[in-house]
Amino acid sequence: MTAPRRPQRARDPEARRAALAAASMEVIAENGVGRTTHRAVAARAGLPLGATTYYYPTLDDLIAAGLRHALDGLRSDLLAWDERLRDATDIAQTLTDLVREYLADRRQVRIEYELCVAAARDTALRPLAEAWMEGLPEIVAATFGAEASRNICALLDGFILEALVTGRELDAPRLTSAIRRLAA
Amino acid sequence: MTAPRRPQRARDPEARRAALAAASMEVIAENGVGRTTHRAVAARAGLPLGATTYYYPTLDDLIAAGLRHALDGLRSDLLAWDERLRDATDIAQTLTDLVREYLADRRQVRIEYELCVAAARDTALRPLAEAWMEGLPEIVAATFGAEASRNICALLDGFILEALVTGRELDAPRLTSAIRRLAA
DNA sequence: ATCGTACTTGTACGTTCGTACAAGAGTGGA
DNA sequence: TCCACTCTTGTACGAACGTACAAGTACGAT
Repeated sequence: MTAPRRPQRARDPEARRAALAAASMEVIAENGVGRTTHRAVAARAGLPLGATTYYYPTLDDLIAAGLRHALDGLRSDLLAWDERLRDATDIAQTLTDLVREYLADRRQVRIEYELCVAAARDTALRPLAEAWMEGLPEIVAATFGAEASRNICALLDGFILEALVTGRELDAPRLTSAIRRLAA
Repeated sequence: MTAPRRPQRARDPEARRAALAAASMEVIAENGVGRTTHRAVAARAGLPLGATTYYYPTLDDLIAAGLRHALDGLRSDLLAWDERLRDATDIAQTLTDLVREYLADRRQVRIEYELCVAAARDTALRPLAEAWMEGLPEIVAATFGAEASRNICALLDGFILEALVTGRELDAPRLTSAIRRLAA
C-alpha cells in the first residue's frame, strides 16, 4: 500500500513536443491567444499538466510553439498553391478558388489572424507574423511581379477578413475581377 | 475607532459608466480581449473593483462596452473622413492620407482588429464587427459605387493589416495607385 | 426630518492560473 | 549489474481571477 502505482506511457519525447504544439494550436484557434493555458493544452493533448512545462518552460513558449505549428501547416499549403498556380490558365480564377478552399477550415484562418493581432501587440511574435505575411506574395510574385503581388495579397487579406468577421461565404466573382484589375 | 471611515467621491453614474468603458477599451488595446480583467479595467479607470461589476454585471459586458466605445470613436472619425473625401479633388490620394493618419494611433487600430478576431470566434460580437466593417464602404460608395468601394476597403484592410504586423509605415504611393486601379 | 433608493466601497469566496518540484520509471553505457 | 541520465507524473503553492455581498453614504421624494 505504500508504493503509489504510476503507470507510465511509452517514451517518445519528440512526439510529445509535436503533440503539445498541435494541441496548443487548436486551443489558440478556439479560445484565442489570451485564453490559452497550460491546462487546456495538456487536456487537449491528453497529457499531464507537467508535460507542458517540461517541454515548453513558459506559457509564452507553449503559445509560440502553437503558432509556429500553424505556420508550418500553412507553409505546406503554400507549396500546393504554388503548384496549382503554375498549372493554371486563368490565374485570377485559380487564386479565388484557392482562397475559397482556404476559407473552408475557419480554424486555420482564425489562428493566423490571431497571430497578426498578437504580433501587433507583442514584438516578439513579429518575425513569425512577417514570415506568414510574406509567404504568399513570394509565390505569386513569379506571375504578377513584386508590386502587383503585394497589392493582390493585401486584397486577399481584406476579403478573408470580411469572410471571417461576417461568417459569410467568399464573394468569388467580385474577388476574381478585382484581382484582374490589380494585375493589369 | 469603531466607525470605518470611507470617504466617497462625488456621484456621477454616467461618467463612471463612460470611464469604465474607456478604460476597458484601453486595456483591450494593450492586452487583448483575452487578457482583459475586471481588476485591470478598474485600476485603469481609477475606480474600485466593485464599480466594474456594478455597472457591467459580467466580464463579457465590460469587454463589449470597451469595444462599443472604440467603435463610437471610429464612427466620429468616419464623419470627418466623409467631409474630407467630399472636398477632395484627388480621392485616391486623400484616402491614402486618411489611412496614414489613421495608422498614427496604433492603439485604435489594434483594438479594431482585435474586435475582428474576437468576432470570428464569438458570434455575439459579430453585429458589432459587421457595423465596423461596413462603416467605411458606405461612405466611399458615394464616389466609387458599391462594388468598387467594397474592393477598395478590402484593399485598405489588407494594407492596414500589413502595417500593423510589421510595424512599418504605410507604403503610400503603392496604395494610391492600387486604389486607382480598383476604382477604374 | 425621514425614508427609500441608488450608488460606493472593501472584502471575501471558491476557482483557475503559471510554475516548481519531488518521486518514480525507463534506458543506454560502463 | 549498476549508475547516470532523461523522461513521466502527481501534487503543491502563491497569485490572480470572476463574482457576490454586506455595510455605508448621498440624495430626491414626501
